[in-house]
Amino acid sequence: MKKYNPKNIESKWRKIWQETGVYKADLGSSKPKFISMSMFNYPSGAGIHIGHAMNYTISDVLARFKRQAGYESYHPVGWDSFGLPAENYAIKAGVSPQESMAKIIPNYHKQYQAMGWSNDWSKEIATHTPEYYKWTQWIFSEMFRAGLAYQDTRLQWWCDKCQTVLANEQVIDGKCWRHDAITDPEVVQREVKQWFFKITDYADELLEATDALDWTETVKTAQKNWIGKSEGVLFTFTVKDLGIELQSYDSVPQTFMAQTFAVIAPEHPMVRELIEGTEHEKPVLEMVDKIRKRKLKDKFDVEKDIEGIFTGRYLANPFGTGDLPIWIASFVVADYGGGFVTCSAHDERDFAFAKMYNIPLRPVMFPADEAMAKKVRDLEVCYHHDPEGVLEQAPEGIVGMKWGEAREPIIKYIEEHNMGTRSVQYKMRDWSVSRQRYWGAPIPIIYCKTCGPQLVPDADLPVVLPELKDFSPSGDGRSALARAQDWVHVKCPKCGGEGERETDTLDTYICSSWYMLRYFDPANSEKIFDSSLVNKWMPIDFYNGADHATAHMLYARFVTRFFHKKGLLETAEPFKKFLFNGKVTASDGQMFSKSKGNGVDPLEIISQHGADALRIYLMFAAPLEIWIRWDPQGVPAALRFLGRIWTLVQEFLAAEESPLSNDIILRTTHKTIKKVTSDLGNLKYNTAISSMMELVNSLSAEKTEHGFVGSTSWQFALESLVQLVAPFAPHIADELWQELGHSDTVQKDHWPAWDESFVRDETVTLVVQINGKMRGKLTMLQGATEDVVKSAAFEDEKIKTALAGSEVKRAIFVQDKLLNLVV
RNA sequence: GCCGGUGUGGCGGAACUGGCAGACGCGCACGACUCAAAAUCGUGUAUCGAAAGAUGUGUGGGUUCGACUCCCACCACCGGCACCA
Repeated sequence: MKKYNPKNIESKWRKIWQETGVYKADLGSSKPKFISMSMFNYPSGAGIHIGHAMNYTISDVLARFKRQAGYESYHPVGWDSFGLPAENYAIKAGVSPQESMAKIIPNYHKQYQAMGWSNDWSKEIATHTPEYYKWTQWIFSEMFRAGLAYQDTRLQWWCDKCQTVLANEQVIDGKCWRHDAITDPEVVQREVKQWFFKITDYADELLEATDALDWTETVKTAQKNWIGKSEGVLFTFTVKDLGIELQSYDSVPQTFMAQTFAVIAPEHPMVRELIEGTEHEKPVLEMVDKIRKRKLKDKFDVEKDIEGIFTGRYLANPFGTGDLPIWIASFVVADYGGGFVTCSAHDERDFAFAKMYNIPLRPVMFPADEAMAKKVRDLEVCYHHDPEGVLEQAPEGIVGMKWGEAREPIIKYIEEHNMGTRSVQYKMRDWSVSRQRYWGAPIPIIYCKTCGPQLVPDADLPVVLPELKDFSPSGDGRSALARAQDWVHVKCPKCGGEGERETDTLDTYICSSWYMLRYFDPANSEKIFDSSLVNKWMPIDFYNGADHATAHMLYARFVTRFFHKKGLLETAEPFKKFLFNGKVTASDGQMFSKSKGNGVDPLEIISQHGADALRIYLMFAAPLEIWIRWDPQGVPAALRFLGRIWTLVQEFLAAEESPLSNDIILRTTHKTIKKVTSDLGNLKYNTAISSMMELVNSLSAEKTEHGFVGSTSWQFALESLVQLVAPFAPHIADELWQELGHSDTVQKDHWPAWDESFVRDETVTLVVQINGKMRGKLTMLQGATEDVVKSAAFEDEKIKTALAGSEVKRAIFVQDKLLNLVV
């Protein structure tokens, strides 16, 4: 008997697949299309890790399943090759990023192939190639032309180690997402002139469309929170003696008559005007400086760092409740709701601030509980956001209403009396897209002293990233490109005068916001893609990853919507189904890391047990959305399972012909086909595998008991098993498929069909309960009526003794399932 | 704090629209093969109990003939957001 040797088999089939091009997708095929992909990879010197093995196997299994089931299945591959990891690696290795990429990527090719992933290598893309980033730049130009790209000086998070600004979502717990070790510095804020994409223009429609998405629920909620839509009222106030108008936003307008003071952000541009020439000017400016300095240094702590100062100015209060003193306050968010807020006793922060500086408060809403109400009245506690709270001070007709029901009437009142207007605010900010780094797509802008910033004409794209010797940041906050004087100095495309190129490069999130579209037309040099081709293949049927729930996924949706509006795409949403899958941690639950030295190298596992076993283990360990802990016993166990299939096939092939048919194994096989097919469709890989294990168990038992009775039945059972296991363990599948007498590959158009008549059993096991407790089982013909089952139950010895002569008052009967006797 | 999710044997996890809790795998125990071991194969394995039986899906209540599943309250853990008025 031939021994199962994964190593030989796997390398043999890898070669054959490569030579025959089975995984090459024909984008013009008339078959139904299916595209399954995982978030593409950052190539770094480290190669693939177990997390990659997890992610890409998930989409590979689905791609393979669909390919076998008759779809034109496309499992694309590409590289997110711009960005800091690559640049840092290049700096460390002492070669240019271009050169190191040329070395690293082919390495990944081997590793991807070793995993047995069915990628279509003929359509491979990499974001750092001029052929690709030409279109990344073009997207910037299109955004610019559409008025969605603009420049602004803002306080930005800055990472000293990266020497670049970071987007909000790249700051995690006060540290850079790339440098979050204990020894790494916290990010600081800096004033930087930046390019932004106006994603906030799309906030509402992105939010609206979220609910309908077939995505992992946590990601949908994360996106909704990120967008952070809030509805309320925008009040307009006038500053006394100055006549300046200021607007403040309130999402809880019910308690507007409780307002007793106002706070303004230290960063607010109006601060200077408020205090100019007054006695308050000096102390206020000192406070502003103090607060801003602290914000630059540390992450702001709301609890500890509340402070402020009176500006000397008042708002003329239009509600008839008195003027409101304006204070500078550290806790006001500068870029939300205008950075100016009116405050009341019913907000915790306002309350704390007022207590600290002895600012008068006036509660207007009270709980039903008398003791509590007194505490609120005496300003001992801050009472807020309780729908049951009763308003004591409110416009006529609303007094006495509960906070929970007063909202609409109050807003109407406010609008009718021209005190304010309905308004919607979002937490989401515009997307900061410029980075002061070398290794990215240059922003296609030329600054001209006379014409201002000008787009590089489309005909001149791509703006090729010049090859440099020293590509570390210039040190003055600009990228290394600032040193490339020949490259920087160009003519203005409009007037032909002296011009200078933008030295910032584009955030790599732009590269990754549209790459899925390029997969369908990777070589197009005329257009970003051919719409007719892309429309046939979009949206992406399946997408998965274990990171980037907000940023990347939101940006990809934004850019897709932008293209949709431009008429380039029929679909407005890029990803039809998105699975936010779990990660793999060490057996002790700790994250794998190089410094801990607890890593598991997929390539090492492969050389020991084979890729098929690794794939089976990863897909079997738990449901895909759950984090798994690496189990050293897991891969050997998977290998054992594959070995049992191998042995069954070898023994069957060596056995003598038997003309009979074998109903038992046919039934089990058909049931398994049905179960695995539906589990794969529902992404329940772990139960799909367990039902194949059950099939193997019962086939083995049948073999031990009766031998290989019924050759055609056995042939069918084993062929089906091989087809079912193929998405998970493609190498052994093709090998056994061939041994079972086929000359083609199992990978394409070979998915077994089940026959429903074999799935349905003639007899069923009915459960007999007494008062809901299981007391016996009956084997009955399918469809037996209540009367038949009842009389059989009363004949049953166990039931008889359990009943012990007591009277049956009621019987509940569920066809083919159970009989419950109530006594 | 807010939002979302999850709690089932020694462990990872099964259980369709409420109907045999613990599939499948790991581990463990015993057995077969072997001089022996590994590998492989077989049997057993929720808890208490000698057994009949009883108890069991985070905790406490509820609905129901019947609850891991539905409802209410609470606890624990995980993830996201967190000065957003």
